[in-house]
Amino acid sequence: MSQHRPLGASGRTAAVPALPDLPEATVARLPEYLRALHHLVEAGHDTVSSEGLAAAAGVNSAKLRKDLSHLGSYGTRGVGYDVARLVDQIEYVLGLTQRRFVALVGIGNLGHALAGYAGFASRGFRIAALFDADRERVGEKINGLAVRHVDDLPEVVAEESITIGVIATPAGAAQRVTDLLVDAGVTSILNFAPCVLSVPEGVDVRKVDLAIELQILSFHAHRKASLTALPRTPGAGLASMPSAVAAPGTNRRPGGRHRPARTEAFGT
Amino acid sequence: MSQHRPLGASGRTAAVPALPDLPEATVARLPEYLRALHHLVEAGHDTVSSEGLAAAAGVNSAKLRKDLSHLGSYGTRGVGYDVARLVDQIEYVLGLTQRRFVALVGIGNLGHALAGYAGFASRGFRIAALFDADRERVGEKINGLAVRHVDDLPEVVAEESITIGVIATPAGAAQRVTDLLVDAGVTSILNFAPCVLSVPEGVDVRKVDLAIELQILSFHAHRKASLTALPRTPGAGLASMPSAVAAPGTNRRPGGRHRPARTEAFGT
DNA sequence: CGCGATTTGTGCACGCCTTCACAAGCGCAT
DNA sequence: ATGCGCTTGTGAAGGCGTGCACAAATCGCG
Repeated sequence: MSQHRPLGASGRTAAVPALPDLPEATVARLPEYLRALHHLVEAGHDTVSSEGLAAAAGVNSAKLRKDLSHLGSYGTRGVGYDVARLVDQIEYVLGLTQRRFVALVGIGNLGHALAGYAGFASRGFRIAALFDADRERVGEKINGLAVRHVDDLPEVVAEESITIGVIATPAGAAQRVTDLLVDAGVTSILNFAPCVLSVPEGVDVRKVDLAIELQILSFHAHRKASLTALPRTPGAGLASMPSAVAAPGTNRRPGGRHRPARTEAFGT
Repeated sequence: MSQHRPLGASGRTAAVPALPDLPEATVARLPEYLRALHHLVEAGHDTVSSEGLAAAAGVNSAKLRKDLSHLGSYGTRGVGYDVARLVDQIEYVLGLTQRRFVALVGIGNLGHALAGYAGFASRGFRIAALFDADRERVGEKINGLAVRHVDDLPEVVAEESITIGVIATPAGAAQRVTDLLVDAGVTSILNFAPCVLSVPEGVDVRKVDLAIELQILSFHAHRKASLTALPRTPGAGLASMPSAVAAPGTNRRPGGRHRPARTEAFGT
């Protein structure tokens, strides 16, 4: 933890200060911390306590401290974390110090929206190419960038140093596009198509399926409904349930993810 | 497991066959199974083995069996699962036997795309109302549905029996919209705005942040790059860090190291 | 200069999830 | 009817992630 790291505000030391391999769960939260930190910067804060940052990011403060400790621990006891330094640190670890170029494939309904989504550019990602298989759409300009035919993908990916592919095609085309991207050297793929992609080892795929999210919500709604519809299970030691019912008006827990609430009414 | 369940092809028995409370991880995978099953139905299969379904859904077969066992176990040893029955079962558990009505708030770039996204309707969700705060947009029709002003939200939500809210507004408006939805009785929210929402207990929030997904990919890309750039680690104080570097080139375990994201086809 | 207030970093225990491995159950051929 | 092969369902073990609780460290103030 005391291993000094040549990062700071000074130089980004282009390569290899030996990235620690963070727990996946931590990696998933770092972007959230980063966003909260940017807010703090704009608000003029220059330090923040783990408690404060955790609240802003919607997580437990102990979890936040542990997460940050994994990447080298830059807090000062009794004071908190230096906001600017922490921003640098997280951005470095996430690889955001270098701009990343993105190819977006499938300029349909969703792809069109993604192409115009400001949230990408504002966080260091540049959409460098748009592709579609429909020659009707080729040539169309979105935000000043022309749609190209997917046949051109291999050469364009190489020319533009593209390292991330975003797939917004119908499911039927997704695997073909994936293979194209992988062959072109892309090793990170964000998949919006509702299907499973097969990729060689070393290629990273993340999936976002809007319908799945709704179905998960549906489950919980269904479950809540069935619970309230049922007056209650007789007997049932509710005492065993810790926070389930909890004081009525007490407080609105912000980040508290739904706890499945463990109603031990197992079977019947 | 033997608790007979009045579902089958016969009736949906409107309410309360005592939903088991599934592990959250299982719930998140059920929609994936469901999609794979629908494919199998179209392909004419009437039974499927856990191995086959697991491959189609991109998961481990043991995991799949355990998942299915949680919801009552409808397989036949030596044969496999009855596809049609399994579809019914999963759809029932997920609450998809009743149509769910969705309100979409924020008809900007992304909202517009979501409003036109066919994937929702095809899985039983009906977008029943569109809202925006910009009076310029009010009245615009998308897929035959007119955009209404967000001030009308409370009454429309009640009229249309809306139970799910989708937030596609800028971050600054998201909390306000959330409060509106919650006050109107919505207990399931899908949030696309890059911010943390505060909701009272009992309300379910899921978040989809496109930029975060890219940042996670960026991390892995960065990490891969730093590993290949460094042939060997310059020993030094890294020993103090527990699992710091872990053999650069010996990474021949497919599933072992960092979790590759949720869906990922074990290539090799 | 020392003390108390504050906040970080982390050891520890617990629970969830995953995976292996295998017994139990089922159908089919003989 | 019987045995064999296939597949499910699950006990058990291990790993990962979470949250508590506290020692260590730092600052500010008297």
